[in-house]
Amino acid sequence: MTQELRRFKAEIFHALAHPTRIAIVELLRNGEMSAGKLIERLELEQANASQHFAVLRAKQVIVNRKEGNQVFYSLRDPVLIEVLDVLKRYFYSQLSQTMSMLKEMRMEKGSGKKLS
Amino acid sequence: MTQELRRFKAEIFHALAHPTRIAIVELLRNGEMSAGKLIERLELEQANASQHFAVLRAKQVIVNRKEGNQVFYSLRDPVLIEVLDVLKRYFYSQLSQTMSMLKEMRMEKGSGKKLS
DNA sequence: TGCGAAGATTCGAACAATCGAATATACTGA
DNA sequence: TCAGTATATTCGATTGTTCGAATCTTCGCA
Repeated sequence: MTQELRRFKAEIFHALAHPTRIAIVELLRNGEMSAGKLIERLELEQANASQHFAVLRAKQVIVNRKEGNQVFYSLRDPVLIEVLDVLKRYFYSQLSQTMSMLKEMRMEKGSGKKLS
Repeated sequence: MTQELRRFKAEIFHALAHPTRIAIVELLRNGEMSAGKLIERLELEQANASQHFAVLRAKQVIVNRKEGNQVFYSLRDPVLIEVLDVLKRYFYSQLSQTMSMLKEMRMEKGSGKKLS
C-alpha cells in the first residue's frame, strides 16, 4: 500500500511540476474559470494550454463543467491550495537561499528575462 | 518575479515527483540517516539511489554531512514534511476516488504487484 | 443545414529523466 | 602504501515530456 500511495503522491507532484500548471491552479484558487479566460490571462497557446489542462484533469487536480460552448475549470479539492501555501512559507523561511537559487536558474536558462 | 517563483515551485514539485524520492524524504522525516541505511531500507541499487540523492540535493530539499566514510542526509527544512502531510489529508478527504485511481494505476503499469 | 467559436486531440521534433553497468573518488585501517 | 568500504559520477539505452502546427469535435446560431 505504502508503495502505491507514494506513486500516487508522486503523480500529484508531477502534475504540479510545471510553471504553467502551477499558474493554472493558482488562478483557480478563488473559483472556477473558463478555459478561454485562463488562456487569455496566462497568454498561452490554445493547444498547449489544453494539453496542460489534460494533465491536471488526468490527475484529478481540476475538474470541468461544460456550459454551452465553453468549459469551466475548477479545483477538485481546495486542499491543494494549502500545499501551495505551505510551499510559499517554504520560500520565505529561507528567502536568501531561494533568491540565490532563482538567480542560478536565471543564469542557466535564458538570461536577461524580465521579472514579470 | 511571479514567473520565477512559479518556476521555483515547479522545481520543488519536480524534485518530489518520484516515488523513490518521496520515500527518501519520508524516511528522513525523523532526522538524518546515512546513505547506506537509506539504500538498505529502500532496497535500492546504490547508483540509482545516489542519483536520486543528487536530484534532491540539487533542489536543496536535502543536505548532507560527511562523517568519515559515510554521508548523512537530512531534510533542509522540515516544512516540506507539512507538504507531504497536507497531501496525506488530500487522499483521505476523498479516499474512494483515490482508491479507484490507484486501481487504475495498478492496471496500467505492471499489474499483479503485491501491495507492500 | 452550414458556419464560426471554443476546446481537445494527434503528430513529430527536440529535449529531459530514468535505469543498471561500469568507473571514479574519498576515506579508513592494516 | 594497499585493500576495502561507502558513495558519487559517467555512459548509453529507453522512455517520457513539452511544444507548435494541424486537425478534429461540439455547440450555438443564422
